[in-house]
Amino acid sequence: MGTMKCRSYGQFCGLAHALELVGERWALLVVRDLVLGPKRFTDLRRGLPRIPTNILSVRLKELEAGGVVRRRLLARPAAGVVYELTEYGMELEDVLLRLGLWGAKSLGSPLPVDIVTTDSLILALRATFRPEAAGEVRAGYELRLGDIVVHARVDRGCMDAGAGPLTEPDLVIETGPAIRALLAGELSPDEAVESGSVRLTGDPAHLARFVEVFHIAPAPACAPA
Amino acid sequence: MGTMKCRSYGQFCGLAHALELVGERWALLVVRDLVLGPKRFTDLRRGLPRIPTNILSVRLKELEAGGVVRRRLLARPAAGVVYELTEYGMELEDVLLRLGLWGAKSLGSPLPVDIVTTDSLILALRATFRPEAAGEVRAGYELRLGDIVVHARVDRGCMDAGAGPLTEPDLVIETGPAIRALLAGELSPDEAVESGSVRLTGDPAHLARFVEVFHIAPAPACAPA
DNA sequence: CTGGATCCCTCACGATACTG
DNA sequence: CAGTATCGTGAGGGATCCAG
Repeated sequence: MGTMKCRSYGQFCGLAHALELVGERWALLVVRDLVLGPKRFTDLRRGLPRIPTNILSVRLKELEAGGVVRRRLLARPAAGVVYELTEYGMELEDVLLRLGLWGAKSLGSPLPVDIVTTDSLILALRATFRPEAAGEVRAGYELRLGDIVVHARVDRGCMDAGAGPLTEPDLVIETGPAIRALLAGELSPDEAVESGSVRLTGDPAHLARFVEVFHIAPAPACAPA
Repeated sequence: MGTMKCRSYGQFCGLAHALELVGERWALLVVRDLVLGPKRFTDLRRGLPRIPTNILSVRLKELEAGGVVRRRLLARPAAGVVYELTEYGMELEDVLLRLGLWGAKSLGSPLPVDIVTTDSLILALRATFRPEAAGEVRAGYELRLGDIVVHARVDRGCMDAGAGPLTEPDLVIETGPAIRALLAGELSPDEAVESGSVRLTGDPAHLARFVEVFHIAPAPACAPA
């Protein structure tokens, strides 16, 4: 008798429906990792180490049923299965980046358990990129956090971020969680370099431009825990 | 022993953190209702009839701890408590509207249990409004769904939506769930009126402009359940 | 009446182990 | 490699109760 039919929010509302599609725990993080391209089950696991495999399995089915994700069988060689976003799912990218940017404003220090993944870092570069601040900038940056290496090529208002190193980067930025404070303007480039929380290879002047182009606006005077 | 520390996603990532702040079940719907202004506990219950009161209580505490919501004591008269978004919480409006618009694209027919609330309808008007399509339009619309009555005043690129009727509206639109198909272009204004799923008071020509100005882009060829 | 707190039940989540 | 099976726990859900 507690057996109410379903887990619907009971509202005829776009937002409520969106949350039924991608609002379950882990769902949006799965979408996040698929924004950068099709992935295998195991790749998804690698990007989300704390997701139980059964939950990943269920989420993928739900997302597929919701028209957000498509399951595709790979042809030989390298046979297998990949999951990819549908066109409809792709349309979440913008929302996802904005939500991530919003969350980044109040992101504190990472717990020891927290990891950074290549995908999340690439998405962070996309989310923080400000075309209007990239006026005449043309530069290639290589970013290293722990053993994660990604790169960003800025060409005026266009930016392209990807995994791996860059040949002939203008600047190599080797850092850690301090990257967030740096992008948020809570840590000046000079301070960052002096304190050793950021190490550079290349002209340090590029770093000033980097933090202009990739930016996290400060959160408006709220002190979360 | 099963007592793993917390419900963290274990990622140092803006999106993961955002989901820890507002990703729990019901949380974003609570934020939705607060976007339109401070509300009492009971007002929130009315807007979210299916939320258990203990969950609402917990969510409000969590949102408060996360710096998204602020609890404020009302002065006399009408003493009591209201919950309101912080500045940081307000910044979610844009994401919320976009996510709602995305969800609206694949919104099917309402289940018998589904309700529409005044707030969600006002937010839907905000989300679907296209300033660029409102070029020279100046009009006042009154929208009635069941016993819900809201209005929208369009003045060139500006729009203001609110609860209740309008004095001297250019058009009164009385309808039901068909409003979604109408805004999505799946139902033409003429069809809607002919089939009786929409009733008008005022010049029917206004309806054509209405569906231009308030619009849900079609979902890209995906057939969800 | 508002503004919750409390109880209890159930199911979804999460950890682990196991299979095609 | 790509998931399914199993099973314990705790969050969600519904009803009721209580204080101001």
